[in-house]
Amino acid sequence: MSLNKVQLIGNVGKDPDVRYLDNGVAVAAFPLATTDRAYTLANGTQVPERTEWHNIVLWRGLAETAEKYVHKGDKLYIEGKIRSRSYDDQNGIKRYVVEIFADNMEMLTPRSPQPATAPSQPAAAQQANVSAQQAGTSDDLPF
Amino acid sequence: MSLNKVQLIGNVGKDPDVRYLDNGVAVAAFPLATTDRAYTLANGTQVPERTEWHNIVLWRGLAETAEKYVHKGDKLYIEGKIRSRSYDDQNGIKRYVVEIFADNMEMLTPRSPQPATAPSQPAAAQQANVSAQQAGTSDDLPF
Amino acid sequence: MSLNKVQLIGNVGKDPDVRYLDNGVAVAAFPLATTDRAYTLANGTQVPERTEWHNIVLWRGLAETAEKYVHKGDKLYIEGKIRSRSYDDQNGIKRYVVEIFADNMEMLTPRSPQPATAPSQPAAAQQANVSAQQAGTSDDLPF
Amino acid sequence: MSLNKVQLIGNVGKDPDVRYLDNGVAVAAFPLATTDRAYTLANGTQVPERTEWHNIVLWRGLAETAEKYVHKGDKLYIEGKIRSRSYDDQNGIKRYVVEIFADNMEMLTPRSPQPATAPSQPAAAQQANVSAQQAGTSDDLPF
DNA sequence: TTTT
DNA sequence: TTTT
Repeated sequence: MSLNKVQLIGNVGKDPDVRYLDNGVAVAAFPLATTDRAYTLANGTQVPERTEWHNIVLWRGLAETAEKYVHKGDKLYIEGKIRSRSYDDQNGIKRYVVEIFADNMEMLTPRSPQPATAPSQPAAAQQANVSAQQAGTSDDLPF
Repeated sequence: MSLNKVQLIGNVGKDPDVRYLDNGVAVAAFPLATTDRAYTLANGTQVPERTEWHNIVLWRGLAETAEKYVHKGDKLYIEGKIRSRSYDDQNGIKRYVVEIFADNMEMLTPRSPQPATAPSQPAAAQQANVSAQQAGTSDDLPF
Repeated sequence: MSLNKVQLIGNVGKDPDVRYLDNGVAVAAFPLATTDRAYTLANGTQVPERTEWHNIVLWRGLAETAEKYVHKGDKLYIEGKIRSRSYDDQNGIKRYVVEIFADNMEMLTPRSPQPATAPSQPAAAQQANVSAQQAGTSDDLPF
Repeated sequence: MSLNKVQLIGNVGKDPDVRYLDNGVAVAAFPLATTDRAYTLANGTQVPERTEWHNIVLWRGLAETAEKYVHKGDKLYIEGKIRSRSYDDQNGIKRYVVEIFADNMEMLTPRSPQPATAPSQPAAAQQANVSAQQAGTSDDLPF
C-alpha cells in the first residue's frame, strides 16, 4: 500500500564512482543534474532556470553497466526510489543525505565509437577495432 | 531535455502546517511516510521493513485543499518534483533539506462524514449537518 | 533507449478472470476504470466527467494475488506497460485490443474482515475465524 | 481518486500530422515506437525484441511545438494519458483506437544546426546564420 | 463494467 | 511522525 518512485532525465555530473563490497557486489554513485527552464509568473515575476543535483546510487548489474558505459555529460533516464541516510561528519555533526536508489537506467546519449587507445593506428583499423569492441560487449549489455 | 518527477503513495504523518505569504499565496507542508515491505534476499539475509519520510510542500490551491481535507493518517497519492534547499541552523551550521514540491495530489482515504462539533446534537441533525457541509464545499473542490 | 510505462489508480470493474496455462503459469485479466473529473474550459465549455476502461493483464505471482485478493469495486494502483494485440473476431474481421501488462500492483482498498462462510455462526466465532484466516494467509502475501 | 498516466521514451515514426480546428486550436498526431529488448526466460525460451507503436496526440502549444521541432526519427519523452475512442470505418464496422493524449513532451534528440538553404554560402557565413537562427527562436521555445 |  |  505504498509507492516511492522517482523518474529523472538529466545529465551526469561526473564519471561514476564505483566500488566493490567484500561480497563482490558493485555499487556505483554519481551526480545527475536536472534543470527547470526559466519561466515568467502571471504577475510578471521572472523565475530563473534552476538546476537540481541528485545523488544517484546503483547496485550490482546496473552499477557494472554504469562503470562501463556511463560518463560525465551523458544524458540518462533513471528510475528508482528516494532514500535518505544520516551519518556523522568529520566534526561529529549529524548530516543527512538523500539518494536515489536506481532500479532502471536508460542511456539517452547515443554511444559513439570511442577513440582507439593507440592514436597512431590508421583510421580504418580504428574503425574495425571499434566494431569488434561493440560486437564483443553486446552479449552482456543489459539494455 | 530534463525530467524531475516523484510519485508517492503513503500516509500523512501530521496534519498539514499551512501558512499564507504576504501576497496571499498558501503554502502547506507535511511529512508523508512510504514503507518498503520486509523481504528476504537470495542469500537468506532478512531485510526488514523500512519507512522513508518525505517532506511534502504544496502551493496555492493544492495547499488550500490540503488545509481543508488532509489529515494525519490519510493515505495520499502525491506527484511532484524533488527540490533541495539549504539554510543555516541555529548554530550557524549549513543544513540541507530535500522537499517534494507537489503539483498533483489524490486523496486515497475515502472521506467519511465527520463528527459534528456539538456532540450533544441528535444523530439525525448531525447527519444533516454533514450533508450540508459536503454540499457546501463540493463547488470549490479541485478534485 | 526506450520506456513504456503506465501508472493507473482506479476501480476494478469485475472480479478477475484467472486461468492457468498448460505450464502452470497463471494469467489474470480484469477491467479497471479511471475517471477524469468534470471541468470547465476557459471559454466556459463544460467538459463532463469521463471514464476510461483499461484492460489489465497480470502474470504469475501477481495473477495469483489478484485471484485471491482483488474484487470488483476495489481501488488499485497498477504499474505496467502498454501492449497491443490483434486477433480475428468471429466474423473474420481483424480486431485490435490494447492491454496493460502489469508488473506492479498495490491494493488501495483496506482489506476488511470477510463474512464467514457459515452465516449462522455467532459473531464472536466469526471474528475468531477471520483472525485465523488473516494470520494464515499473511505468509504468502507478496505485498 | 484516479490516475491515468503514461510515460514513453521512443522514436517518432513519421513527421507529425498537424491540423487546426475552426477555433484555431492546433492538434498534432504522430506514431511513437517503443522497443522492448530481447531476453531469455528462466526456462531458456528466447523472447524476441518487440516494438509497440503508440498513437500520440498533442493539443495547442504542444502541437505547435511538435509542428516546428518534431521530426521522423527523433527521440522523445512523452507524458500523458490513455484515451480510447471508437468510430465507424468505411465499411460501417465499429473500430476502436487507443491514443496517448500528451501533456508534456521533452525532446531527447539534440537539435543540430540545420543546413543553410543556400548551399553555396561560405562555411563561416553559414555558421553565423545558424547562430542567429538559434538566438531568434530561443524566446518562443517552450522547452 | 467501477467509483465519487 | 504515518500505515499494515
